[in-house]
Amino acid sequence: MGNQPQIRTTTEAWESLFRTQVAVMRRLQQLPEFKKLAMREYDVLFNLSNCPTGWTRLNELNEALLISQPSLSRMVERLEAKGLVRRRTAESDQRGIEISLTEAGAKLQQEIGREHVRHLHEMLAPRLSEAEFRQLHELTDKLRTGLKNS
Amino acid sequence: MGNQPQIRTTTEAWESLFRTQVAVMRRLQQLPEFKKLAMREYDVLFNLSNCPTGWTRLNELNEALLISQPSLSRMVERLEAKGLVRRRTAESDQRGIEISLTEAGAKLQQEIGREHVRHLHEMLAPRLSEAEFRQLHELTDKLRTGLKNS
DNA sequence: CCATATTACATGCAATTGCATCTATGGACT
DNA sequence: AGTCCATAGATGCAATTGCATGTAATATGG
Repeated sequence: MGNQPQIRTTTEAWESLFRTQVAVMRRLQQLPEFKKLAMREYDVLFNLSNCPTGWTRLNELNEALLISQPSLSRMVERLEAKGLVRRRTAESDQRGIEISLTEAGAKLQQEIGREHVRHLHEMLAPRLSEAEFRQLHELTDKLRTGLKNS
Repeated sequence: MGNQPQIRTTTEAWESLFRTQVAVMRRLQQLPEFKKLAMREYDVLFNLSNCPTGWTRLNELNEALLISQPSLSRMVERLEAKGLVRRRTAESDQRGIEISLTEAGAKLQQEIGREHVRHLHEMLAPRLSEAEFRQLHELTDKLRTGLKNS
């Protein structure tokens, strides 16, 4: 397998990845779809829409986001008040709560998602080739899944 | 050159990159070096430390960060109050202000930076080979620099 | 089975953030 | 120069966030 990477190599690769993420995010945030709902809130709806059973535990959801547990707790509260999300206590563990999209939430997610995907593609597609995007996908997948067990 | 990439390819690559960034950030945020200074504040010091002249315009700095202009304005105010940063009005443009690290700020940046780099390397190095990190670096660089002109 | 530790989420409260707006300077056009 | 528009940052204020902590439920160890 490959050699043990140098410190400079790993940190500079991370730096580049991070700055790229910032650059893309800055552009995305300004787009009209995120005036309907803040990006962080959309991200919650998106995560919920990806869950196979439809219901997700709060702590599980929290792991996919950069906000603190109390912040998520209150964000879910607000999303519930807006009618985009539902909650129930988990059957298997009375401490836990599970969350799912309401119909309105699913609809809004799809609506924003469609525009988001279109803008994302417009922004990114001209920069790399199909093969390069696939390569990027593979590398970041490998990096992320490697992290899970640590 | 490469083919025009498919929508799925670009968006899934982005999704993977983004989730990877979240996963790494979550781990980084908990490390002891970021109890001295919040990560967002460290990022400001880091950006200042990278500037060749030592002085950076506030709006320029803002472009490298995900926070809003008023937030940055106040963050700089706080960093100044802590003695980590200095400001002056720009000579060429009386509206603008320029910022630089104080000695204490430079020292703290280096101190946190050292630990940060070490932890980052420990976290990432085992996941990819030297060649793969270089590839990742190239791809994200290409993606980011392509964005600048749009 | 009881005491204790741990986990999941909620809540009080202070700090940070963003939005809208304000002030001041600079630039452009006549 | 004078008017108008754009840009750089600052500020009022409400909303969001995080930290510390609280409550309730579950796991663990004797």
